[in-house]
Amino acid sequence: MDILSDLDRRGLVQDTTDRSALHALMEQGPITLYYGCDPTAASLHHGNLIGLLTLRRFQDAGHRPLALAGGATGMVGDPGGRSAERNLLDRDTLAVNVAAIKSQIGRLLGPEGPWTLVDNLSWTGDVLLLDFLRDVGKHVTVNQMVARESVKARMAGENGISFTEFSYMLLQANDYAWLHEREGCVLQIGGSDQWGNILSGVDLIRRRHGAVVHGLCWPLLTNAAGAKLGKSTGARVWLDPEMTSPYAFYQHFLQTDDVDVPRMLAQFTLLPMDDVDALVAAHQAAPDQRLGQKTLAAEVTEVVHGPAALAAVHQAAAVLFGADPREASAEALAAVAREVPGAILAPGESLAEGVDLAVVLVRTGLASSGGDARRQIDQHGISVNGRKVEAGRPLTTDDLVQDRWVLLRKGKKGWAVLDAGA
RNA sequence: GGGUCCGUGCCCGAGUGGCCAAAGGGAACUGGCUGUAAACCAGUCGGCAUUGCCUACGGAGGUUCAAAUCCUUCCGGGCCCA
Repeated sequence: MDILSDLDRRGLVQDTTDRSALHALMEQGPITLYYGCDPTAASLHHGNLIGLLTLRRFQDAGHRPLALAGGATGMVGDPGGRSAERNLLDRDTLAVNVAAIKSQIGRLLGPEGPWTLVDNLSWTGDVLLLDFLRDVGKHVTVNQMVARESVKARMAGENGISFTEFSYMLLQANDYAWLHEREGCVLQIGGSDQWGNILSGVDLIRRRHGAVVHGLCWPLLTNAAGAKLGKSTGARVWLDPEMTSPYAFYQHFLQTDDVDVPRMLAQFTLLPMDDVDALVAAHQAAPDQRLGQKTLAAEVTEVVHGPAALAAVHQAAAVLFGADPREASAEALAAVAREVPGAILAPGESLAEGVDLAVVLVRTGLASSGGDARRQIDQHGISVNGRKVEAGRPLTTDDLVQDRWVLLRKGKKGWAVLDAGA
């Protein structure tokens, strides 16, 4: 099956430029395409995953992906999808972020070679304003810029839009044009929020060079509730294991709603679609088995963090959601301690004398304040080593498992470990 | 530059001198039910502490016994005029 049809089946094609022309172009041989991420944080998040995996899909089909880290556009900020002006990052921060992003992309796409990392700061940083106005601005009318949904929304809103953010689409159009000229890039892919920006580039290239290039976008990621990505924990799910532990990463996908399972399997894994269809059928026949969620979580975790991390995650989950955690081995507990948030005893604290549970809950991050901690305990939301605790109960040496750890649980899914060892 | 309106807790949004830590909704959290699901029901949802205290309604001052609410000024933003 050709890649466009495969993407179709995965629900990853919302819009394309001339579909048959694009198809014909790819029939003639490998093409060069690009996907861009703005380095607004020190790590990519799971929203970028679709783009990177789609690059990977093209790469596996023999095409040449360019992964663009927007060192320049990151300085400006895309107005799309946000209601307020973005805070600007300084160059040093962006450089650090770009480097971090590069290594993350490497893990998903393999060693550089089949793919290439490009940073638009390298061709945008020294461009003179006057040159830019002549070479890019001249080809675009403000009328069409203002007509963009993303711009209209901001102009209608209370906060308005700065000229800087307004200019973003020109920078992105210029990126595409540059990559077309220097790298022979003929396709840009992105989420549907990027569609307008992508078309700006397509237009610019046609006007400046008379060349026909293409764009493709997928529907923006939303969950069953229609909320934008990253809602299940309220926070973003980062690809950096230091920012989101592999355990938390796995759990995020494991907790996918049933209704989202087919789509998530299709879009967030590299499994062939025939396998996905079989999985979905099996899942729907017995949803309580959670086969879809388990496969999804395992596949994504393995692709992003590797098989070793996945094994550690399984080991930790076996303790946390398995039988009596007090029976767990020291090795298994150590694995848990590496995966979930932790805390150690503070100077002066002694389990022999009893330690205030609420204080420890705050230190692990399981509770946001002392009041919150006491509230959680009062509402019977806290367990120690798998057993619900009553208010006022301190932690003591009796709570130690394997002479070293105390497993703390908030609600069903919140975990932390107190390490009283060494 | 002139005029005018606005700035409230994670978000939206009431409140226009005391009864305001501040209505309501959403999000979030816990409990129940369950499949580490959805839906639904219940509770919680600034901080610290035993009645209570502290911090908070864009910032800084002021009026008052008392201000999110009134005044001055500054900052930020919308709209209209030039």
